[in-house]
Amino acid sequence: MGRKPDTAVRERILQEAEHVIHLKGYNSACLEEIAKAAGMTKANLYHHYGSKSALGLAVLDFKIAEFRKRRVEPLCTQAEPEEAVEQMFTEGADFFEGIGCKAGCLVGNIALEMSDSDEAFRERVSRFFAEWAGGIETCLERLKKSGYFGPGLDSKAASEAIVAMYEGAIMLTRSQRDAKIFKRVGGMARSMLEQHKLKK
Amino acid sequence: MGRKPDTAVRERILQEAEHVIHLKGYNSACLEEIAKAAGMTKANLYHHYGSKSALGLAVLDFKIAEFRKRRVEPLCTQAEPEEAVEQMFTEGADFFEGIGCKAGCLVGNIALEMSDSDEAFRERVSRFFAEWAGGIETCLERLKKSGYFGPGLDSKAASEAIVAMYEGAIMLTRSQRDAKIFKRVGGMARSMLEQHKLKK
DNA sequence: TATTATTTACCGGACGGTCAGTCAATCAAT
DNA sequence: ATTGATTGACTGACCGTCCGGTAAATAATA
Repeated sequence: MGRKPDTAVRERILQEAEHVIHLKGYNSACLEEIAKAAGMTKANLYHHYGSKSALGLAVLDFKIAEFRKRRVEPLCTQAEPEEAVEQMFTEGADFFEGIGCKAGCLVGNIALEMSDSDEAFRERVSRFFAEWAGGIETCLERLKKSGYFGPGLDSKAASEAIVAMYEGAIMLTRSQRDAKIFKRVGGMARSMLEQHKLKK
Repeated sequence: MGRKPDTAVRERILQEAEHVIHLKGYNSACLEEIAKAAGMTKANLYHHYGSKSALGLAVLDFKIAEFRKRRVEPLCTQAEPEEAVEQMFTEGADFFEGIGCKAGCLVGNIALEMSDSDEAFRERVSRFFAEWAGGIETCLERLKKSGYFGPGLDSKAASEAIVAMYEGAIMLTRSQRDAKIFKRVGGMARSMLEQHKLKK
């Protein structure tokens, strides 16, 4: 009995919310604008998501799930990780160049903006990075056991360093408006792994 | 005749502003709180700094000058850069651990918060990172010419990567509330340099 | 089939709080 | 006397949140 919830509308809201929050940050993103972008009023948006933070957390959950499928899971089947890592940076560089080195990484932005003030946001961001680094780590560990990498490679530290380089490079690229920085850091990430490659 | 401008008061304002902005971010930092922390009213704060952005930019300028003296210039006299780099991370890790892995890097926070929306802020942040990476780069370049490092080392890319690792590690450390991450990334930065060290 | 109940979608408007910025007035130093 | 220091009161804008009410879709009932 009753009317069926309209999931299509919620998806549209989520997409527009992601877009606005990505561009303006969470605190500066106002519900009025998100609602307008989704073709509705603020009051209606409130009907679908009970609060601003509920919407923000939903966006984060969506991003985590999406990132897991598109970036983390494919890592487990990758043969040459240095190639994969540099490709990750190359793709990132092209993307940032395409949008004028702006906006950056939505999760990274929220990490610095919300981690200290809101525990629920921090927990999501933490999971995001943990999954990302964890995916790289299991990939490196697997290739260590298969003899591709030497035993000197600290998989955990290396995976964290790669994620840190990625996010840090975004920061530099954005503030200096130069995507070449991103590429150079990507090259260093690659050579950091090549260092531990065993000769045949 | 006339009264002398009180520079001591301006310094106190600057320090308190830095503290509040560091903890809350620029946008969420309110002038009322900064004024109260400096022991005065908001209206008086306006007498000394004509606007919020003027105060924010003054804080950034102060941080840049301070950082140049305490971090960048000493690099030029450092003998063993891998030690210096790892020490940089170790000191950072201890600092973040001491304050509960919160707040992070003021300039990095502002970089993500303001780079897209305010050109004056972006320009300051850009200079800060450029000076930091530049200081590391000239140090590496000098040691390359002296035969300490091999010719395979890309000084520019390496210095940018170190800064990126530092800022990215802060992001991970904050969101996961674990200073050990910071130390591990620091170790990777060190080994990244050691890779290019020439044997005696 | 027609009616009714129930649930969701959507809207205009208002409330309450926050905050940057202003101004006239007073106090203090030179 | 002139200039800077400091204040309280005030304004205007913005924004999250909430409320009253309407329209539409769906399922049960008669």
